[in-house]
Amino acid sequence: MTPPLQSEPKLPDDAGHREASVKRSDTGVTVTMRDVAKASGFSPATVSIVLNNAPLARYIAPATKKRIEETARKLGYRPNAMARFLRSKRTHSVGVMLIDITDPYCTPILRGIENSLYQASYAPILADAHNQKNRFERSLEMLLERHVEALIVVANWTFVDIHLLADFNKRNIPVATIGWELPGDTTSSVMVDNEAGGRLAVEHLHKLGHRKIAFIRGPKMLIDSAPRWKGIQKFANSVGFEIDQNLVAQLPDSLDPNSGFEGGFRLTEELLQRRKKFTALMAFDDLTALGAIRALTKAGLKVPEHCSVTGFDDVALSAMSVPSLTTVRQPLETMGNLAVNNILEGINAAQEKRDWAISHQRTSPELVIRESTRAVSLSSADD
Amino acid sequence: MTPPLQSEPKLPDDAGHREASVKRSDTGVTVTMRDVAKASGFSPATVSIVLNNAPLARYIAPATKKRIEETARKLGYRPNAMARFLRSKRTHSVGVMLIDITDPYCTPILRGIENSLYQASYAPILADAHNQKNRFERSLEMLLERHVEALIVVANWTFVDIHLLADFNKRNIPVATIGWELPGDTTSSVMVDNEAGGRLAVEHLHKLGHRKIAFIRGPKMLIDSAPRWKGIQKFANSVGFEIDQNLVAQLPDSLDPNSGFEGGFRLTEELLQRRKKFTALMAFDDLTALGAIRALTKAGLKVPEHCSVTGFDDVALSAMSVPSLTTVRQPLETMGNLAVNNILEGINAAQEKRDWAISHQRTSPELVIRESTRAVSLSSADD
DNA sequence: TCAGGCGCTTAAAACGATTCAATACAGCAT
DNA sequence: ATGCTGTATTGAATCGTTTTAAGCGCCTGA
Repeated sequence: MTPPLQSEPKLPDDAGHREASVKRSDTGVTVTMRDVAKASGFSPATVSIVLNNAPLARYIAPATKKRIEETARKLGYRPNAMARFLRSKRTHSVGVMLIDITDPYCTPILRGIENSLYQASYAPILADAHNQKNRFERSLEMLLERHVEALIVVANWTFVDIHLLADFNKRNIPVATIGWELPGDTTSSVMVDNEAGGRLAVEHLHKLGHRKIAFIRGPKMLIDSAPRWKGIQKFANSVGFEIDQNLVAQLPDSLDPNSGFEGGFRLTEELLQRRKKFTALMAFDDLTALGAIRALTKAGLKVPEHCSVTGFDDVALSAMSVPSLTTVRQPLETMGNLAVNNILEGINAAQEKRDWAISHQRTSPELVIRESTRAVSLSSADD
Repeated sequence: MTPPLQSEPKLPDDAGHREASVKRSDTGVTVTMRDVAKASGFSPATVSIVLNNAPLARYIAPATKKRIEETARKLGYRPNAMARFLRSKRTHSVGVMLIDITDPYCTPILRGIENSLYQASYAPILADAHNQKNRFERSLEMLLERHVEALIVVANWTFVDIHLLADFNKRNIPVATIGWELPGDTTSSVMVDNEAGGRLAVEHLHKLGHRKIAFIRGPKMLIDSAPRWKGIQKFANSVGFEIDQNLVAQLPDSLDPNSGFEGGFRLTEELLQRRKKFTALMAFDDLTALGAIRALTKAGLKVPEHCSVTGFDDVALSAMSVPSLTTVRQPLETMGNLAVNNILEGINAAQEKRDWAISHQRTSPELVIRESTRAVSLSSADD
């Protein structure tokens, strides 16, 4: 089948490099390991051992190694990943499942994931569930068929029931979730410490002298909502600050990750209509905060002069809005890295038949103070 | 090797479904096609033919089909993609190369790509070059080894020299670029019609009565910059509007996709210092526009009351900023779809040994009018 | 002289599918 | 009987690697 190659080709010395690049893959088709073997005069086995630097490579004569490597380079040999994977059972790929890529929160996480995977020479196979359960399932199916060595799920609500991931567990494929977690001990997770974050934001406002603070809580279905609120309450209790229930609103459940903007806008208008004065507003997340700012502006209130506003997440736009947004930063990229480290650990453990413990990591949020908050003004503090 | 399975298992009737899910993959390991063959009492060949609905399936007895399909389901059989690919030479995967995922412009494109690929049952293998040439190369290498059937490159500047993609051409792997194009006819591309877009924006401002318009041109290295400017000039000529060179600034080249914000801010401050009055500012893209708005606001000028501002791209944040941004929308998601259609076409053509022509598509931009522009006010128009 | 060891290399068997050519059989015309 | 056609199924080769166990010289110490 393969066209006959010179059995003992003269290896060109350094001066020949130029034409080497010309002669590359002269057949026009794929050059296989067999070709390299034939061309170099050794067997496929030897070629494999040399090119992979397998344990046995210790015994291979340096001259042989050199010969093979040069031949491979000259022919432009590239290993066929499929064949390799079929034999070695290792695909060196990881499934990355985004519940909704439209969520601006995903992008930095994705970068973190990609970067760490790249360092470790794993390829990410991307899937976007569009918030649809059947897409989620079909994509998981696809990832299983491709024998990904691990799975990372980026989500922020309780979308998946456990049984969908059961197949992964059954096959001992490590799974890690970001921004969301599964009960039980089958799946590692990485989340920001929402409670600490909630506290951070309200503490900041409190320190600035705000006592009439409005809150827009997150939708019930988002796993982040409850702990953030809890952080707020705990802080309030600890300093004897009383939350006025008339100043509390809650975002409705929604599938659209960008609905927070609209929701923040609407709820803020509603809060304003209640005619209960507030000097600060703590929004569930950045988009909500931007919606709130828009409503306040529309009502003729200036941010931060008349009302301070805080967000949560620190998505890209927060720094660019006018005014720029004081917010609680989630270390999103880092969270991506952590998740990858986690599943890499899992893969290695499985490889070495070690046991390995599921972990639930909490990353520390960080308060980023920008222009949307300032000390309460005397005029608004009274009354 | 494989544990003996019942050679002729009683296929459960419908009532037995519950336990079927319990018995699934009882061995705990992967169930192969051989297993299905043994369990159903047919040969692997038949199983393959049935499960893939291969041409030969016409001849298979309906009873046999049913039998095999049920057995497969019951055992939880999932084809091993690697094995399949090795034999059939088709990986059903496509490389998606982002020059920098951090660019907000990427996200909608990525969604478009993922979505179209999903519909066509292709899996995207993601790579992010981080704007680094060596990463770009290494990632291409990886994609080649994985035998992707096509490649999509999302970039907006002239990053890659052609020879990096030569290997793909050599192997007849279709390549399409988005937001950027290669000279010659080796690579398809999808771009927005920048010239039309530039015209759209300036025409809008002109119609609103603006005659003192400042421009922030894009960085030289971005392929978009020149045609947008050309569109502006052409429009200006056509209506006899003269561009004041004192009101023209240009963003410096930069690798950071988010540098437009900073750049827009700085250049606007600079423009303001020139003490040449302008009633509108047309920014190269949305981020630049947001930077400009920030600078204007800082200088005590209100947008749009004192100065209208337009952007370009319509990234997610444009609708949420205060004021929301009038901009020229690129149909980003559609562009992703188009690129996929294109390479799919290429794949099919190659499959059927047809010839197939490279295409360079231009999508139509769309003017999105929001709050950041308004008719020139009388007070500012004179003087 | 021989067993054993060392240093280097390879034959051959997987891996799990696809696919071609071959077979087996029934029915039917010659 | 023979050949033919069409239906239903399968054996065996193949894809390009990895990996195990073995092979082959040659040397060395007994």
